[in-house]
Order: sequence, then C-alpha cells, then structure tokens
Amino acid sequence: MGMLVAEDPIALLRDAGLRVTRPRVAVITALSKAPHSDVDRIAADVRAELGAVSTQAVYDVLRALTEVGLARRIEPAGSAALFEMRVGDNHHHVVCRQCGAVADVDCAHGSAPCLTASDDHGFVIDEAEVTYWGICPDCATTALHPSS
Amino acid sequence: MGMLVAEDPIALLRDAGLRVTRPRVAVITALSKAPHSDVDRIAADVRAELGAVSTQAVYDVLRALTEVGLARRIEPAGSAALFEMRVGDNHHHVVCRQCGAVADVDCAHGSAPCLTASDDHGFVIDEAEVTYWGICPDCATTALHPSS
DNA sequence: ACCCCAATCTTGAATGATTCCAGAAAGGAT
DNA sequence: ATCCTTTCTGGAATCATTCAAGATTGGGGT
Repeated sequence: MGMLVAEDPIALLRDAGLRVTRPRVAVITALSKAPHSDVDRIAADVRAELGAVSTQAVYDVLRALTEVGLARRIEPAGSAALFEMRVGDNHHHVVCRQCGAVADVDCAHGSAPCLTASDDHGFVIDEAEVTYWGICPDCATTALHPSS
Repeated sequence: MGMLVAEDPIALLRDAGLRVTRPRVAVITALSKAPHSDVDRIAADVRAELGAVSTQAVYDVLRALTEVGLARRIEPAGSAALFEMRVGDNHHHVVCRQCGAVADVDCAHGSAPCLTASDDHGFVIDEAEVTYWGICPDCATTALHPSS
C-alpha cells in the first residue's frame, strides 16, 4: 500500500518545476512528519538532517513551496506562521487556546463550507477559512490533574 | 431614536468596571467611527482628538477593552491586529486580498456557525472563527479601469 | 563529462508590530 | 483634600519576517 508519510519529495519538487535542493527536500520531509510546524521547528528538523542550514533558506524554501501550491501557510492569531503539506482540499483547523496545538478538521459542509456569506458587501469571495478555537485533550487533562 | 454611532463610552467603561480616562474614551469613539482599525489608525484618531498620547497607552487601552469584552481583536493573516467594538454576536469578516479592507459578515448558519466540526480530535471547541477572502468592490473596479 | 547562468543559499542587517520596564501622572474612594 | 492603585509616558527589548549583496550550486545545453 502507498506510504502514509510523504510522497517522494524529489518528484513533488520536479513536478512543481522547482529545483531539487537538499534544504527543500529536508523541509518537505520535516513537514510531512510534523505538519503545522513553525519556522523554528522546521529549521531544527532540517538541521538535524543536514547540519547547518540558514534560517533564511528555510524561509525561502517555505515561500517557494507555498507559491507553487505544495505547502500551505496558516497564521492562527497569536502564533507565528505554521506550514503544512496537505493542500488543495480546503480543510480547516482547531487550535488549542492554551498550548497552540493544531489539528486538521474536514469541513462538515462538504467542499465549500460556509462559502455562502449572508451579505458579501460586494466582495468577490474565493475562500472561506475556518479556525476552531478550544482546548486540546492534553491541556484538558493537565487542567484536571495539576502537577503542583 | 438611538444614536447609530456609539453608546456612551463613559457608560460602557463604568459598566465594565474600568476607570474612565480620556485615552479610553477616545479609543472607543475612534473604534465606533472606524471599525476594523489597526493600532496606528486608532492612535492617529485618538491624537487628533486629544493631542499627544503614547502608542503604548493605545496598546494598553485596547488590551483592557478586549479583556473585559468591550472590544474584539482580529488578526487576519498578513495584517497587523485590527479592533472592533461589535462584540458578542460571533459575526465574521471578509478580507480583501488586495487592499486588506475588512467588512462584517453575519453568519449564514445562525448564531453558532460551523461549530460542529466533523472530527474535533478531542478538542473542546468554544468558537468557530470564519474569515472570507476575496476582492473588495473598490479593488475589483480599479482592476477594470487601470489608471496607467 | 564539462560549462554556464539563473536560481538558490549564506551572512548580516533592517523593519514592523508588539511587549517589557520604571517612573510620572491621574482616577476615584474615603 | 488625601491617598493608593491604576493608568500613561518614554525608552528600550523582543520576535518574526524581510531585504540585500555576494558566494554557491542545480541542471540544461554542448
């Protein structure tokens, strides 16, 4: 059966018309293993794999991946930008108010959720981004069993 | 008839248990007149009204207002924090991809739109924030009639 | 296999929004 | 009018992100 972790990063890059470089492959691999990572986390994972890589390079790679649609950038209020490889299905996210953990949520309303704004004020709308806010299981448990 | 612009800022502050200060009154007034303003815009309006007021004071006031629920802070990806006085009705926003203009959108699904996540991953969800992305009427018009 | 050039990465500094801090000023309860 | 606490001022620090200039490198062409 197909692997669950990631499609071949090299093939993804080639198909997208991007040069295949070690930093790019490593970023894709990191994002496949840990979706919703911020730049620091991705940079750390990439360096664990390759050794020294500039933070700027990680920003550049993420921008390139995002521009060709291989990655998606999300920016929940209060956190730095997060990135994921799951793309093109307009799914949404739940964010933990306490620890910032993020999980994917398929929209309950099919592929174009809530796209029907009651009054669009003349805007031509092309996307409805939904962010659910709440408390993740871990933080809920911790709240019940305080350590101190 | 009730005034459309704003409830009495002084009464709002008193009812919320906040001290009544000139910067706070001015911020509330500014937000009533121009919702979805960022800190710079609010600070400018406040200074037009009062003269010198520190930027820090504006940040402090906005934090205080937000904490007691008099104001709401939104953070569309790509822009600085925006503030509005309309609060407690879980309405949403349309954001122009080009100029950043923001307009309010009542949710089509009643008071708790999309709150039913298909799979909540064990999160206890308390809010569904919806951001519609598109092009505002002004930018659409400009695109049709380029000036150069 | 080798060249070459544009695309990419490195290093270092700049920017912008926001927060932190310590002291001065000013609400408002008594 | 007084006093204490909250709020405002001024200045610096922080964090994420971007800008810029030069060194490196992927990969198509020969």
